[in-house]
Amino acid sequence: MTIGDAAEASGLPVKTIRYYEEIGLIHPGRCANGYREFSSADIHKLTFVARSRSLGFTIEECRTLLSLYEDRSRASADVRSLASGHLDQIDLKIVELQAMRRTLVERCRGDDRPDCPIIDRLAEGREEHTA
Amino acid sequence: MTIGDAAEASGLPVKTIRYYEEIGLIHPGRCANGYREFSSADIHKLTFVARSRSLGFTIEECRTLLSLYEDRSRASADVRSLASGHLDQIDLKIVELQAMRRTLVERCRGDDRPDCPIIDRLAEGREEHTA
DNA sequence: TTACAGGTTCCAGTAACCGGAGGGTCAAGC
DNA sequence: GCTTGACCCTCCGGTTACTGGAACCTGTAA
Repeated sequence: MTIGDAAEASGLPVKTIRYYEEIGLIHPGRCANGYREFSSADIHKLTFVARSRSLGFTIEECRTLLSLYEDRSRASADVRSLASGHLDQIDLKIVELQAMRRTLVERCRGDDRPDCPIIDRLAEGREEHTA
Repeated sequence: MTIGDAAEASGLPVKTIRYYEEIGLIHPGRCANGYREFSSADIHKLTFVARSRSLGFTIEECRTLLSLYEDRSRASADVRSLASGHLDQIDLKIVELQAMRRTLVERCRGDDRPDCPIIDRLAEGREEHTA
């Protein structure tokens, strides 16, 4: 896969992917012509990072998240406690998003109109957005 | 309230609050001595922005989210569709966090050890992190 | 072989802060 | 009344995580 394909697959801009290689987040191979060559593992990593970044994790956090993602042996207890900490962070973010959602919805509910699309949408699945 | 109090109340660094004033996100008053004066409404806005930023919304998104938060009249349909779009974005983020959570947990489950703390924690509330 | 999409590096700019210099303010203690 | 120390102010430069552009190479298609 070329970098363009990787960009489409991961949802990240080409520029960003090159930047991620530069800072050592990913290590795509190279073809004879100098083009970067992305494996499906690289794509998975990029997708994972894209998601993490859009959810407010820093690059350094992404780096450790990736190490968890990659590390299949998990020899040390450190790694596991790290993962646990990250899960706490993820759970907190979920709670905060739900709180934001409520805040916005309550603001919407503030007036008397019966035709608020947000309230309508809420009626479909009230706070039960658990996938 | 001074900026220090506002920082403590909102969880944002003092520097960041000054920056938010500079770019016009908030408009605290000024005391005779030149110190910024924060109302409880300002604190609420700051807390809201702090949360939004930590969840990956850009400053510009925060600006529109704040406008929703502030706008009690909501005269136009535009504002409501904007809110609806943001709710979609929030819901998507929740789904993505849940997917990340699963990814990490599955990686953890990859080996044969029975004593993984992440699995233990999951046992408490499997995927039911809906607040 | 010319056109053009897409790849490469390198360099400069932007967004969203963050730290520090240099200086004013205010309540507490001597 | 003066000092000390915590807190406030502005201004300026640096950092993180990209983003756009210039200048150039590569591969297919007409």
